[in-house]
Amino acid sequence: MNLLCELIEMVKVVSPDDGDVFGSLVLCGEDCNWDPVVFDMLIKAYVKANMIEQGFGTFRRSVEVGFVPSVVACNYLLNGLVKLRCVDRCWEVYEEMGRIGIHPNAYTFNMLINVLCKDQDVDKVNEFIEKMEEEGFDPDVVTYNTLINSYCRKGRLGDAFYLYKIMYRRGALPDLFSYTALMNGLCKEGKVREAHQLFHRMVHRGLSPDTMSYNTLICGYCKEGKMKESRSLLYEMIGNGVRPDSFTCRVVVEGYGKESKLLSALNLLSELERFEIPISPDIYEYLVVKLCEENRPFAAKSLLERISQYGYVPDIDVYNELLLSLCKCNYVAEALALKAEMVNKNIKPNIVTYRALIDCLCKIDKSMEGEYVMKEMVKFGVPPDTAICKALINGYCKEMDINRAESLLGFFAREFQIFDTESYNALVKVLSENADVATLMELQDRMQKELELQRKMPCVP
DNA sequence: TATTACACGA
Repeated sequence: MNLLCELIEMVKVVSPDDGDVFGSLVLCGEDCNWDPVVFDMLIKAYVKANMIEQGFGTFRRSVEVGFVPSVVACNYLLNGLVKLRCVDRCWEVYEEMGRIGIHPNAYTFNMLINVLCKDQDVDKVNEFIEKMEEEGFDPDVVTYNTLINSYCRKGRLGDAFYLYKIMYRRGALPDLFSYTALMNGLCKEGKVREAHQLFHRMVHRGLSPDTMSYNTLICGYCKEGKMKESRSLLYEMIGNGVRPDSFTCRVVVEGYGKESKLLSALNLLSELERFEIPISPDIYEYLVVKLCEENRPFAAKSLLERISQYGYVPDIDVYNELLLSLCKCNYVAEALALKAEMVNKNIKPNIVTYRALIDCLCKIDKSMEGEYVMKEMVKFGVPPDTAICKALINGYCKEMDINRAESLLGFFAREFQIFDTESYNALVKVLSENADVATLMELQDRMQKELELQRKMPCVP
């Protein structure tokens, strides 16, 4: 088996596109009489190497030369096809099995039932199962679990629990999968309490909950905003030696996030770190962004600095969130410093960065500084957009710097083909309130000429 | 030697 895997690896290296191991084996076989079982192994090896297409091809060609693959090889293949969602191919394999007399076993049926459950209605599945039972197949715990899961996903809890009861009678005792599926179904219906009761019953019956069953319940509590319960379950699981995974951490942190209890989330993460549970950078990033959204840019910044020590490198979007938050809270100096830091760290500020900065500067009557930033972005090859034009013109108008507003309007038109009616109207409005008609007419005249000049110019894409 | 499970809102 390992030898064959290596053989495939070799063929992949030598000729990745048309490494025809099967053909070579058949050719060699004429001289050295292979045990046909190598074809069986080849199918498995291909599936293991994630070369499902080749595995399927080998299956078909083996059958063509008269070899009958084992049911285990077929199951390997089916499993590979299911994972790639090649439903039609699954049924091709199944039909071929029937045609050449390979008897499907419980694994085969369970995988096929799973396929049916995923893309058919459950009643069709039951027809299939009845037919299988006539062929001597006895539904086992996996079959029941698959069905229970399918019912729960469709909100048919009554049917799911009916099967759960049947399981005892049929001697297929419910396992962790069964309970987790049922708890998940209950949680989806907003019945976390009942799910928790079921959890207790499960423990009482001697099953030890694993990460998945804890996660299901914790997730259910989080969805209902019951963070106290989530938290105590999290501690319970750690106490029982079940390690929280990235899903657990994320669900709880996001649960706190939804309740705007970011401090609790931060505290929890520190606790988890103390238990040496690895926290993925995504979770920290979520918190950083969330703190920004809740107008706590300094908390966000210090968190960012803390996790940077672990080697986390924020991307432009995270930086922008922080910068936007600083701007929104009117901490312009800090925002400008952050932009400088970005440049230092070789993270190029983009249009979003500049738009926020300019907008903020203009709003606090520092349009001149805004214009300075605008010039900088142009220098760095980031062209300004209409929003930036609006911000600057409105800013200058508010500061009654009509001349700069007008010349800037011309600049945007000339250099960047930005003709913003709103900005123009703002200028006209402030002028009409503060100047005589003649001045106004002169402005309109000049702008008109500017426009005509633009139209005559060749279009620059 | 194999089969079934937890959430994001695309």
